[in-house]
Amino acid sequence: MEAEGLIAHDVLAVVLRMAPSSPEVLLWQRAREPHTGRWALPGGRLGATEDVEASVRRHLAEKVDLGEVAHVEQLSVFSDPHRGPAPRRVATAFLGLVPSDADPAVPDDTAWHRVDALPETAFDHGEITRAGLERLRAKLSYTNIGFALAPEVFSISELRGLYAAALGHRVSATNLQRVLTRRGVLVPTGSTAAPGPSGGRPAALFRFSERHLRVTDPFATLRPPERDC
Amino acid sequence: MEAEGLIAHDVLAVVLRMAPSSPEVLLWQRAREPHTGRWALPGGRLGATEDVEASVRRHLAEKVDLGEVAHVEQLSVFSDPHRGPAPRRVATAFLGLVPSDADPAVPDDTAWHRVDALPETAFDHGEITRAGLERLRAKLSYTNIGFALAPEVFSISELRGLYAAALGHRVSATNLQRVLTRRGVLVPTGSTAAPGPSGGRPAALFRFSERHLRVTDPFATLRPPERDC
DNA sequence: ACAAAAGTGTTGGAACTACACCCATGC
DNA sequence: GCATGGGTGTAGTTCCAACACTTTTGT
Repeated sequence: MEAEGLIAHDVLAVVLRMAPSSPEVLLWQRAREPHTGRWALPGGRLGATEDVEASVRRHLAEKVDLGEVAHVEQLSVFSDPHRGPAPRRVATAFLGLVPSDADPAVPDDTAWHRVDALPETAFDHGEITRAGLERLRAKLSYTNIGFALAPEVFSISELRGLYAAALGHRVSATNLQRVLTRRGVLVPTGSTAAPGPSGGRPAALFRFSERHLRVTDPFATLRPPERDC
Repeated sequence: MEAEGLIAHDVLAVVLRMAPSSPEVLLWQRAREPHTGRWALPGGRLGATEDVEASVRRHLAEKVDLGEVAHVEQLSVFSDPHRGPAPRRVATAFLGLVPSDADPAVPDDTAWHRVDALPETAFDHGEITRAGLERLRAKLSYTNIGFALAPEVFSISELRGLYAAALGHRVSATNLQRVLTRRGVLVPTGSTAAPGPSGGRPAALFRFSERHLRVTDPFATLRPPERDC
């Protein structure tokens, strides 16, 4: 019999990377019961001496080089009593983002899977993955979170592809460039990329002005008066 | 000795209400160790047959009439191993909002406290309260979350006061009205309020068009093309 | 020259801020 | 009338989407 009211607490990471046509999520294949053979999110038990963010970073480090993870944020708690077989488990899920040019080494049991064609997932990990993608989509609209999807330096076409993969619809390169530069999110590097084999004008290269999350679309009426920053 | 890796899981509610000059939070005064006499957020143990949202509503119902709580959303997990005395506890915090005209009956040990002058709080509950206010401020900018702060029917001046209390700075009534009506968030009721004792034109009364959270300020470049909704 | 890829100019419209002005009431 | 609180008109600005057009490359 378990101690009353004490619950196993897990942390989970939805690690997303934008492939040309779809977001991909990092999953590993379970070798043991329950749900043997199904694909699960990286994660594990919350340790006695760490908070949830430290814990998720520790568990993630077993699957992927943390240096490749450009952004981590808390997503949500999943606590349905029937989210998995007994004994009960509560999980704090995180969203992690890996730039599209990173291809970190992963263990044999671990692989990237297209989010639009997930394999059979363990527990509620499919639902958690979709929640992570939803969060990313929302934040692309009003923050500079794209920095965590893009290489250090990139062309507007590349960036357009990343936004399109995340959002699931076409994005105008022209307007993406103008909006993001107007807001100071993007800055030109001055250099250009070599054209492809079929020619074309060389693309100007940009970088994100900041590599930390920032809200870029505040509701101006509600900004403090007087002093601009 | 405790079962290894099993942790007590609490839920907590930051319940905010806008008073004329400051946000207020609902706190109760602890009668037992630890932290006897300090003020704590409503909440308690996660039960065996409920998820965290059901749990926080159950605990909250002991302090306040749930019918008065217009909006509840998950805030964040607080899990620092040293956030309180042993044994360790992890808490999922929620943000709850009560309209300014509601004055629900509360138990003797429970009272509203100005957030800008919190009493000595138990554990990390002061920090959690401030996180809740931060979330509210951010969401006022790009959602219709004001519905949960305002009475069913209100004048623009009243609404301006609620926004100003939440944000901590002056808000223009003129522009607040125009932006919110343009976005379809506010609709006029057609009736007016009686003027105060010193006269003045009677204020037109409005209501929120929806009483559920909705994002009102999407980044248009990133909207799906073709079909408008 | 031509195709391909990238970037710029431009136009019409919508959204926003600030400020002046007008309206309806109590005294 | 006058003070008070509330609402509207409007000008100037910025922001934005769409689309045509130009630039720079490879073949």
